[in-house]
Amino acid sequence: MEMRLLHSGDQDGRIREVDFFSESMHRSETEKPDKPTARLDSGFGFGLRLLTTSSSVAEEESNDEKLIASRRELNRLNDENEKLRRLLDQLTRNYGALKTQLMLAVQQQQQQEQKDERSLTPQQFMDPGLAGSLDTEEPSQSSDGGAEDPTDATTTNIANKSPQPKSAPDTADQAPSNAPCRKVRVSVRARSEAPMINDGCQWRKYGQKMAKGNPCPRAYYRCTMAIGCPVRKQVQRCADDRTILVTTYEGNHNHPLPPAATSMANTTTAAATMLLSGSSTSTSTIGKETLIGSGFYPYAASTMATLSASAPFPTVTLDLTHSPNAAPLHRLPPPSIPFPLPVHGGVLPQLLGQPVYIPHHQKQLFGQQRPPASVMETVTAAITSDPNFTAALAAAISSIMGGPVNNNNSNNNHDSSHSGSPARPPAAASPKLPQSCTTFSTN
DNA sequence: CGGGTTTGACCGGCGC
DNA sequence: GCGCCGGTCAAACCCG
Repeated sequence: MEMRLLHSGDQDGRIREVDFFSESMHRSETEKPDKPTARLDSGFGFGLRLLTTSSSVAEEESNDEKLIASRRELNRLNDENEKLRRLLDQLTRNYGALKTQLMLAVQQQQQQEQKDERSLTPQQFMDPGLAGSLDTEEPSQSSDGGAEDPTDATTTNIANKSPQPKSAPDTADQAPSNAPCRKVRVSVRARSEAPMINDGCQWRKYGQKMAKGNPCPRAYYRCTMAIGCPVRKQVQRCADDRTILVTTYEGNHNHPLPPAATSMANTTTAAATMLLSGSSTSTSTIGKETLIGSGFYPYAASTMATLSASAPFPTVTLDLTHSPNAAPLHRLPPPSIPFPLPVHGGVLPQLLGQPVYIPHHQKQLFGQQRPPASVMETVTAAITSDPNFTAALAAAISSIMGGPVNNNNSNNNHDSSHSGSPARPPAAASPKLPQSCTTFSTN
């Protein structure tokens, strides 16, 4: 899968940049005045002599030396280019292996949990719930018993009781004591001035509370993309830095998600899966290499995911406040693909990329309820269309090679989201941000 | 008028 | 048992 990501990238992106770079290096040598070596590439010897008939022998020799040097440099760059290609292939293979392992692990864990749960109670599906995890394409998760994600069950439980809040006991009472330990929340920290990040889903606010220790109120939202969807989220600004918006998701969607939400879901699921399966300590952290290596979210190049078990239930936190916003790359985003939150344009909107405002051709895809196999492809398309992907890829390669990242993608522009990012879309994208996602529907 | 938001009330968990 | 606090409900309100 990653291969496709990277492959897409090298069609018009990175590899070509390297090649272009070598050419430009080449050209830089040839652009010196009085050295008409535009011909040096093809038939340099002859051209050189022709054009230097009036030059001294010393000048000729000097030109030859420079020519040799430039050719050497060209060869070196070509070698480097080849190395990068091989590295890319290696990354792709590693990703494939990782993905396979992850899938197997998830399936095994899932089967084990199903056994455990059946031995406890037939109604008990309690499991870590993630906002739109991998079961996105399985609306009937509660009955199929073969949910793709270990996190499915929680939401099933919530789904069972959510439409009828007063009937909670039929499931809650049967919940074993260990259930809360496997209920997971996914918290996303991102810089945004918008009251709520646009994550591709449709939400309805059902409450607001002042939380202790934070002057900013906490808002409660419920997913309204499908009747009875159990997913809820809390939105609250960070007390320390009010530009940071903390969005906490809980539960699984019982309906297909648009790509925007799916990409996010895959990331959170990946992070949660890794964190939950990895460590028994109270807090664990996975870094960008893990996320990138898994291919779940290349934007995570500057993202840290942490798992905190100090809360009543584990909370996976994706900290996107250090995202490589506005990486100094030369590629410009496709103008036809506006970014979400055009006015506020925080980090996460860029992270979520284009799918939030779905291009017209993709809106049609939405209506067709794309098959599960295409989810990652959708994410892939979103990723590869974003300029930051290249930066993330560079960071990934750099992290593996142990070399420095040369493109400044790690710690810059926390606030560039509202300081005129070049990726800013036309303001006509949507006049009302939180509702913008309602312009498309899977139903 | 329908759908979304606001906001005070209510409920349950938890610590003292 | 009591109070605090987080989460949810639902009536009132707002808006297109």
